[in-house]
Amino acid sequence: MTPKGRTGEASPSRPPRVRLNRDHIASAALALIDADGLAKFSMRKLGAALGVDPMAVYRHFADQEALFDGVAEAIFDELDVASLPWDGTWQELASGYCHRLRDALLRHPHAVPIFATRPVRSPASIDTGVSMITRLRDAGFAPDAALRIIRCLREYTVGHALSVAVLRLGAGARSRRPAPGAPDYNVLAEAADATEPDDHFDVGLTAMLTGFTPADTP
Amino acid sequence: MTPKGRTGEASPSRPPRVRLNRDHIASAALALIDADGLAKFSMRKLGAALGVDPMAVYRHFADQEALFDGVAEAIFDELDVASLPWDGTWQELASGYCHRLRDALLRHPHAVPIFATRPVRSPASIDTGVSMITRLRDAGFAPDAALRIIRCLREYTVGHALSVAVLRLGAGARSRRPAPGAPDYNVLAEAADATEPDDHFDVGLTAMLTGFTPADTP
DNA sequence: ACGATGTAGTCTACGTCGTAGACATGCGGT
DNA sequence: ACCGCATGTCTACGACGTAGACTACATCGT
Repeated sequence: MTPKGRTGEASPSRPPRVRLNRDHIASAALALIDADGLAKFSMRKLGAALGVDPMAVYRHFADQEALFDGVAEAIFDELDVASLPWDGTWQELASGYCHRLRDALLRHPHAVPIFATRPVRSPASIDTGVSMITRLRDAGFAPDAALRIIRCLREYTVGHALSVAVLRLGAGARSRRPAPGAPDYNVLAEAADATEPDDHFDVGLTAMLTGFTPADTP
Repeated sequence: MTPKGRTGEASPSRPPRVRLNRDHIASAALALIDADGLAKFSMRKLGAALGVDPMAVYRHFADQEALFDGVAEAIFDELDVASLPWDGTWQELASGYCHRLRDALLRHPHAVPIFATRPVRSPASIDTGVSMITRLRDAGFAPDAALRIIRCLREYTVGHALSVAVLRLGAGARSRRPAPGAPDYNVLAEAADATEPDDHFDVGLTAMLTGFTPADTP
């Protein structure tokens, strides 16, 4: 056996090998999670996908949790906040933001639990928060009222996306909905048959948005 | 070394040893998660806490995921749905339900991700759904509109509880909020200092509840 | 009374995981 | 030419979920 201190072991004189960096690693992790599911993700597989030793990732992220923080930020960066209707009414802006967030999350259903279980504190996320509060203040809301509204909307949107993602991924696994005519075919089952599991998002969103107006305007 | 086929190995003729059952195991798992956090939970520690071989649990739950389903049901069973104001207005009922759910979840902050990442299909949960839809139908909502409303409320409540639980558990870990006067002490930081991270729940809930009324009444 | 049968708990073992710590390598600044 | 540091590699360790074979016991039809 030759002394194996070489660069790689697949081919001699491995070509340039792009340097790793946080963004690159995070999006590779996200791609892997999208493809195989969160449960099958591992640092070792991530290393393999990057063509790199698994431990290399630890030069850029302290541990798996920190990597997942990066994955959440990568999802947030898909929002393209800049193109939101910043000049419309505050309701249009808020609605657009929530829809963007929901769409980004549902593009990565396996990763929604990652996003939902940590606060995202990237510059992009903070800047967005600042801009939204500023916009709401111009609409007449005090900053703390604005922050509360933003939190409500985010929590609803994330909760919705999480619920839908879980249902879509686990569909058939444990669902086993009763058939019409069965003894347990009750109003709930009947209503569920008449309703897509994700078509109520706008119902809740517009309810919240119209509900805010009277209660919190000065 | 003696042939080790004995019952246990701690004491000879071990006393009766209460039989395991699903509810008992699930609440032991929940207690362990409450005490040590979700990340430190393991089937081996659960076995130790029960005074039993780790593999014994597998006689009652197919795998860890199924056990977590049981943990989620155990949390739901804390709601005491029966004592909700079933005779009040539908808004009072819905508000009471959401508050009960939030309180139960925040009593087990480490377990909220478990609850939030699976549909709960226990009889208690289904019965509650049926009763709520029935009550909303009596209030004039069609069954599918009622189901949509219930889903919105649940998603908001679970999203809120998840967000609050995550913040409370990770407080100090990565928060590092800017101090007044610092260059990044912006409107967001200022508003955050003036707002508890969980005092907006009723704002969103009443906004949603008042917002539903006009849009979905026939 | 007694073997058959099923159920609950035990034990061992396997493959995988996250990651600590020591090491190798190559680039940038002087 | 040299050094120092950042980056990637390698090995190894303890913990994990759980498959599969086993044991002990309760129940029951005869």
